[in-house]
Amino acid sequence: MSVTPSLNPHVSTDCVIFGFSQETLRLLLIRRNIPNRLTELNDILYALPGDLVKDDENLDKSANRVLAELTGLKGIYLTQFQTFGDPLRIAKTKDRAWLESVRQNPDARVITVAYMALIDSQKVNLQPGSFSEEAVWVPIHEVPELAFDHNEIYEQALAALKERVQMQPIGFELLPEKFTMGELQSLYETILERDLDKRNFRRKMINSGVISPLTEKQIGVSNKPARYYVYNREFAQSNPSSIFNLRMDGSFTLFN
Amino acid sequence: MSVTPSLNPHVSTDCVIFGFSQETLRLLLIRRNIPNRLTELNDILYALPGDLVKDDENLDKSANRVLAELTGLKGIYLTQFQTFGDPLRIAKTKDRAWLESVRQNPDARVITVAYMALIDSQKVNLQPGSFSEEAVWVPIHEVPELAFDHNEIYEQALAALKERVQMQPIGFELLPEKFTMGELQSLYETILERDLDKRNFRRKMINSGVISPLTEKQIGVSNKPARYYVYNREFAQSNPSSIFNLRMDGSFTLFN
DNA sequence: TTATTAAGTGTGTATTTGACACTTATTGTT
DNA sequence: AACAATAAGTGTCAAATACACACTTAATAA
Repeated sequence: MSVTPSLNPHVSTDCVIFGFSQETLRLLLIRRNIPNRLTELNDILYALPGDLVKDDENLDKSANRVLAELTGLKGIYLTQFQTFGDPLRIAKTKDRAWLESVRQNPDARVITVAYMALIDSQKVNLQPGSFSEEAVWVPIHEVPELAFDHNEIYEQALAALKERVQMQPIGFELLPEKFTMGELQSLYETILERDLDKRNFRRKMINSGVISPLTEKQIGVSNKPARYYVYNREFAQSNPSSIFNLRMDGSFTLFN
Repeated sequence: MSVTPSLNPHVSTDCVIFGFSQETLRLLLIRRNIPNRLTELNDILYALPGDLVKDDENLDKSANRVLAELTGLKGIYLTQFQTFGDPLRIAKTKDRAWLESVRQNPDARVITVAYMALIDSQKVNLQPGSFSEEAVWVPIHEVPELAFDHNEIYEQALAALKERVQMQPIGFELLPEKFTMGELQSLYETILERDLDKRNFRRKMINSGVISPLTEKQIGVSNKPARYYVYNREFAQSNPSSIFNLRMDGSFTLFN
């Protein structure tokens, strides 16, 4: 009778990195070429970027490192949203080849702390990929089958994004410094998967105080040029309650 | 030059268990007597209930086990809210004695997945404590210094509770099957740390549809007896959006 | 009988929401 | 130079919701 020795699990962080471009919400994925001994072709496998947590790292730092190694960016909106630790989450046979290539002990359980990152995809300079590995932006409605339980993680992240964007002014993290009201509305419509009324949207956003108009306008567009706005990060962070169910006094609506 | 060998971290689940009795929100803590070799007295140390995750357990199951071992209860509202993994989170010298008594390797890093439980404290039959260990209810404003980073975990849990109670009908999990409107309001006032208007509160709760009146009323109280209500768990779960920023059609208020 | 306690009840005003359509400023096309 | 095409920008009204507010009722205790 053999008893499996109790081996502590590995702990990793995985990042669900959202970007927004061309009216589409996108996910930053790792594409790996996995040599297949039988076919002599490469299998292509997609996964969320992630890595084992290092001995001297806390979890946030680990996730930030993963993000920075991939995008070169620091100080990005990055928030932990859920931890996944099913004993069988890495047990799919499809994932064996990958694990064998990156782990000393590919059988060990891996518990992963999942983070959600929101980045202005214009800022990203994807770090040059290696022979076997490369980062790619994938529209969220074209997310392929991912390694391990990463499809589930991504779906939870998207759900969390949808929820949080209604409560907190985080959508701005996906836009460039200067953005138009149209871009902002388009972003919200994309995340929430519904149309919003232009005039009501403007009114709420402006009344909320979290954005400020610039005098600068678009140039070179073949229609009336839109005014640019900026996000008041400091203001928004000192008014943490919902910006959207806003009362005149800036308070959150609940009871009373 | 010695290199610390990279030892995988331990992974545990810790439960922040809330109860509500005598108009007070309470926390279920473990009190341990730690023999102190110098003084020959016991040091008393408080901590959140928790345990290492077992090899064949997923995280939810582990947290449920911790909860069941302590309270004898199953099917309790229990939700993961954050994972804590600072490398130094168990490094306080005060915590050494405890760790040495429960871990084969007290130096190993421990990453903990924190859960929040809401229970009807009337249902709980605290499991008999051992010589060295016992569970106690502590009012949240009298929470003592806790082991490790458990004070921080508790504070995050309380903040999460405050947030979620505004978004989802979870407060009911802290009350008995049958409760009066006064008890419900008192619960909300306690969690939110503010007074609520009696008439507006009643109206919102009743209009939300998540509770139903019984014909039964209090007996033996020296004032007008209050009607009992029950929570419609099924209804609430099939109407997951905020019950509190409720529009006429039952929808959540956002844009439009 | 009276005092005490908490339950229970309705209305008016202020604010917010949500629906709705035309004008404006720019570039591209003819 | 006129016109087409495009997206920006703008105001009002009715309906729903929020919020403030005080007295009556039903029970027990004294």
